[in-house]
Amino acid sequence: MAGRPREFDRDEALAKARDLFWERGYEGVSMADLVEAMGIASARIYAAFESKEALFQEAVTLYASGEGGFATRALAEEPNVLDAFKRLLRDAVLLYTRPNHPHGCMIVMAATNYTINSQAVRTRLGRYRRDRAGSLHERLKKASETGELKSDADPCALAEFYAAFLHGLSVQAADGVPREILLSTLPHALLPLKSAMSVKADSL
Amino acid sequence: MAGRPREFDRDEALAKARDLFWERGYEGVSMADLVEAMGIASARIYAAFESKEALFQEAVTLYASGEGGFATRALAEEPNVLDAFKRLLRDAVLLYTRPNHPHGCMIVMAATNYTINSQAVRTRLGRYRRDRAGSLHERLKKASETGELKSDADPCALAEFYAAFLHGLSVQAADGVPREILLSTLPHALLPLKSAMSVKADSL
DNA sequence: CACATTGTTTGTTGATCGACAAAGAATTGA
DNA sequence: TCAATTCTTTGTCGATCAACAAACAATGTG
Repeated sequence: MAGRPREFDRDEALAKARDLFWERGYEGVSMADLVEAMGIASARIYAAFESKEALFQEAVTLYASGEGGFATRALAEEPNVLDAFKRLLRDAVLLYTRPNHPHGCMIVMAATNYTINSQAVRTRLGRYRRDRAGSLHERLKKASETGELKSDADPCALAEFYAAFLHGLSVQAADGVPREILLSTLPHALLPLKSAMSVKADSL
Repeated sequence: MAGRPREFDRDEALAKARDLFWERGYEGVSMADLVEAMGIASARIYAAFESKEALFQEAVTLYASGEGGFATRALAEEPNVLDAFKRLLRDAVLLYTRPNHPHGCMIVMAATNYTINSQAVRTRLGRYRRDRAGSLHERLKKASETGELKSDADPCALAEFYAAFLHGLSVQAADGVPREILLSTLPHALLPLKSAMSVKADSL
């Protein structure tokens, strides 16, 4: 085994690629852009990451398990539904408007345009988004079963409402809407959940 | 003057270009794709539309003054704020999930990815989106002044909430969320406006 | 008719795309 | 020391990108 040791930091290079993809999307970033941003020749990128698409996939995974995991974390860690959604939405706004970082959500923004070659990428990101909607749905179904929600509440409609709003926040942030303004929309966004909650849980 | 008459229908060709851009975005459509979809050679496209970017711009204008103008129409034609927003959201869902058409909003989806060459396109679409948020804001400010809204309501936050939700609907629709499910989210989405309305206007 | 004007056809341009081949350099194990 | 292995350097590949040039065809006007 052995062989010549790699001269660059793979994780560091991957993070740079993630930031570039985050900012400009999959097709918006060329290999030449990656060469410049990562600071290594294209043949080295191919040796370390196999292809542009595989590199993008790794970058998305890095994002999803890091910054992008705020939703999963909020849903898993907050016992109260309302607290979970409050935190989730707030964290979303903070992430999407973080200074000195690309605005918006990488998974929402990185592949809406798509040529024939990037259909696979687009499809995969769509699955990520549907998964997120699915985890919102799961949490709300659980809330319905445990009595946190009123018996006539519709977890599916609520989940899709929040998924839509969350994805819309990303578009707004990418368009430069300031953090404070997006934060000011959150009390409105929480109304549907609040009004679907049973009085008992609400008064806890 | 005079000269040889054009053999193809310009409006028809433009509509086909719009549909293709709507489905795959600006960068997702190549001149070769346009040649195939419009059924005319590239030199004829350049003669009639000047450039790919100018063609795209015309396609967006066509969209905005046609299908995409639902928001403007609803806000202008419905005297009651609540009716206006009800109709606006409903029309959005219907348009974004229209069978045998590209799903989602052309202006939201057509340029989130962007290379260095398409920055101008992206910027222009961003302006369109901000204009839409602006017209929501205008209508809500008017509602605030005429007493339709409670005196402590915040038109800006409300407008940004609805802009975000609207843009999120587009992402959901593009991901294939069915029409009926998106429609089922609308009662939830209307809650913030309803609760910001003064009781007097609410009971009309 | 001749001429100006405009549309169409055909073929091609230079740039850029993602991807790799070949050769040299640095490491470990035998 | 010398293979075996892995990374780095350099150069380039064919495909595709948007865009156009030149020659030809069809119309209206004088």
